[in-house]
This record gives sequence, structure tokens and C-alpha cells, in this order.
Amino acid sequence: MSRTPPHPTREQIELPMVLDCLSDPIRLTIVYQLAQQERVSGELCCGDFNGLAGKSNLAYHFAKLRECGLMQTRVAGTNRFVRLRREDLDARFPGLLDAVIASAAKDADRLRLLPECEVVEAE
Amino acid sequence: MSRTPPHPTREQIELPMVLDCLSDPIRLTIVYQLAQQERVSGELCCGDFNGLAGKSNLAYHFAKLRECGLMQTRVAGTNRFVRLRREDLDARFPGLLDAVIASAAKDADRLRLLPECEVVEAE
DNA sequence: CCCGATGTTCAACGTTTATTGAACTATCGA
DNA sequence: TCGATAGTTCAATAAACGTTGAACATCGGG
Repeated sequence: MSRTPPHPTREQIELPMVLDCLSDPIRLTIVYQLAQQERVSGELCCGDFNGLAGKSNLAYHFAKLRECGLMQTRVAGTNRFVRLRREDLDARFPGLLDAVIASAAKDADRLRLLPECEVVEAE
Repeated sequence: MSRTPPHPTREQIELPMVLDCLSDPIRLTIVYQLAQQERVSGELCCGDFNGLAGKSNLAYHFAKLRECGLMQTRVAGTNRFVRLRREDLDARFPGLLDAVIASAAKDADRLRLLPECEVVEAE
């Protein structure tokens, strides 16, 4: 569990898998928030997403994002840091990631991927 | 069965649904071939895709593509013509469709969405 | 008016998916 | 060394998905 998990090579990244990965609201939110972070460190810790779902569910989504080549995991002590594989994705599918992120930003309210995600409970 | 089936309005088109729709190889192929057709009539007849899958299976994929807002169906006699909802998609998600199509074109051989799709049968 | 062609609808099926909680592993700090 | 923390793995479940074939509806041409 301590070693860095396997990632696909750049050439192994497949378009349908990437699109399928991005089609899930939780994963799209993760990607979107990682994209926001690109201007800073580019990295976020797994725990930073704990608000989105339960921990085991998040681990499932992280694995999918990693296996399809969308993001990269770095192990640091008891933490794991994730980041977008921006260079590989831009090389494989130029403009795709930016278009998806821009589209997500446009619909941020609709997708509920805003910083503060208030869940309104109707009775 | 004769009347034009329901389509979502432009504003009803949702990003995750569009991405999910595009993540299926058969649907991606349909979209890709419709995009090729944009320089000509922009339309193709349902039957033009009969090589991709069985007819009932195609009807299923057509329905998904229509319901997510990716394409439009026009009834003409006993035929049905489909086309990309280019304007609506570009308005909703600028650059997305083009990026996806360009990515698909880049991987056309890998995705087997070339005009002649030879299926190599290993014993 | 029927026949053939075009496509859809329906029920059935096996597979994949997302989600959960419990158990587990690994690391850091006191 | 012990305990708390971070995150993964596993088994179980329910829902959604893609594929199939048979039945159906509609239109155009003889």
C-alpha cells in the first residue's frame, strides 16, 4: 500500500476511457478542482476531497482517474497527493482538457462543483 | 412512431450526459462520422450506420445521442436523418465538440472508426 | 391494397458501475 | 511502543448499461 500505484503511459491513454471518467459528476468535480489548483502547487491531497463523498468511495474514483490517465498520484508519508497529467493529456488530446474544464466552469452552479457545496435538504 | 421524437432544449443539455454519451465507441463513431459530413449535407440516414451494429442496438444509441442533445433527428418518409446539434453544442460548451472530434480523428485507427472497418478475426 | 423496407419498442439477459461499511495497512508523533 | 490519522482493499448490493431478437408501426411503390 505504500508504493506508488501503477499509471498508464502517455500512449496508453484512451479517449473513450477519459471521456467516461469525466462523465461522472464526482470525478468531474475532482478534475475541476485540480485544474483550479494548477496555478498554485498543482497538487491536492486526497483528504481535500472528503466533502464530496465517503473515503472508500473517493478511493474508488481516484483509482479510476488514475487508471484512465487523467491524474497522477504521489505518495508522501501518510498522505497522497494527486495532480492532473496536464502534459500527457494535452499531448494526446490537444484542447480537450481545457474545453472540458471551461465547460464545467460555465456550468459550475449546475454541477454543484463550487467551493462551498451547500446541500439543500427538502423534507 | 412517425412524429419527430423529443429533443432537449439547448439549455437542458448537460455536460456529464454529453461526455457519457461520447464515451461509448459506437456513439463516438456516429458523432465522428456526422462531423465528417458537416462539410456536405451535414446529415446522414440511420441506415448509413448499419455496419456499426444491429439495427435495434443502433436505435438505442441514437436515442441516447438524441436525449443528451448531441444530435437531432428529422423524419422523412420511411427514413430518418440525423445531424449534429453543432450550434447548440458550441453555444453551451465552446470548443468541446471540436476537441473531441479532433481527438477522435487522431486516434481513428485505434478507435476503428475509419470508413472501412475491417474486423480481423483471430482463431 | 398489400409488400418490402426502414426504424422503433419491448422484454430479456449478462455485465459493469457506483456506493456502502468493515477490515486492513502504513506512517507519523507523543 | 502506542494511538491516531490517511487512505486502500474487499465483499455486498442495487441500479444502470449495452446487446440481442422478436414484434410492431409507418411509409412508398407495384
